[in-house]
Amino acid sequence: MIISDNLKMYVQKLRSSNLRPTKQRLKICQFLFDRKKTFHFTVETLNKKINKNGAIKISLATIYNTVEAFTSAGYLKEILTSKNKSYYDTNIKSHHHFYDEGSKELTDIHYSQIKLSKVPVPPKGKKIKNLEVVIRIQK
Amino acid sequence: MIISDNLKMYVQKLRSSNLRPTKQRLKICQFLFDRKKTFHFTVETLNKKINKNGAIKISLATIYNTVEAFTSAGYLKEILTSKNKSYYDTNIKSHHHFYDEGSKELTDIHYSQIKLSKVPVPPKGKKIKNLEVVIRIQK
DNA sequence: TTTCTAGTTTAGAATTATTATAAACTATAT
DNA sequence: ATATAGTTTATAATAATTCTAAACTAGAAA
Repeated sequence: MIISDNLKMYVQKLRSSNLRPTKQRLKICQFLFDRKKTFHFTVETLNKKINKNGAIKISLATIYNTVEAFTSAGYLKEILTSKNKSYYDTNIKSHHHFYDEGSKELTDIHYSQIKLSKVPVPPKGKKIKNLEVVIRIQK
Repeated sequence: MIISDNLKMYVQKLRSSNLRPTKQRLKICQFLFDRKKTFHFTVETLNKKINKNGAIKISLATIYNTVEAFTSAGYLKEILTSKNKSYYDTNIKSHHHFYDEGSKELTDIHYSQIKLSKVPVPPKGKKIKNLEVVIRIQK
């Protein structure tokens, strides 16, 4: 799954966001971004996978801090759901989701797969930041 | 705010969903549906308002149970958010939302205000149940 | 009308997700 | 090398929700 050693790139990326390139953050970067495909996760699943067989153990608090920092920095995107748990996406490009009500799984929909021909004017003084479509599916 | 005594209607509505018309459920029905305009709420706010000055006190557990039952029965709709708290909407018609990142408030967008000219085919064996658009806005 | 029973409500305990705390540690500027 | 601000950590605290089991009640049946 891991593509190559992009460590130097992550060091720069973190520095550019005023985040010190600690070994914990770098390990999480590698886990999240050294991949061909983007994916969805929760803090719970990230924590389990990161700490499964790693040399260094990263505390849960750090996982929370890092996910929050990466989201603020724009490396991750929080997903809209109707659950009481945060879901994150390593795909930060504008895109949409299928939400399967049976399996409760989210699948990406490429932004080119959906086209809008009419969009409302935002309230006065506000700008549209982005637009997401969630399509609920079931059997 | 309360339009009229729709009690009989609610009794029928509840019976048709195999929910006994208890005084707690009827009181919650009146609070939620005896209105001209639909609105958004959380269990926390519903609990506060329901128990502010009522004759009967409804326990928090019952508020949870009832909101869950009403959602399953299709009287309420859960809103998509990126928070760790459930938001509900008394507007169950297909519609969309503005999500203000500053104030963290949701506003309804009428269905007719958004038109899609391209929608993806759902995965094999699945049907589209509904489609929601969330437009994130900011200053 | 009374009785019975399954469905409902309730207070409080338990669980789950997240955030706060404060002490120990570390990256990096000087 | 040293100082220090930023970071990590274990643990406690908080918040939202679900569970539990006893008490209560709507409505069917006698």
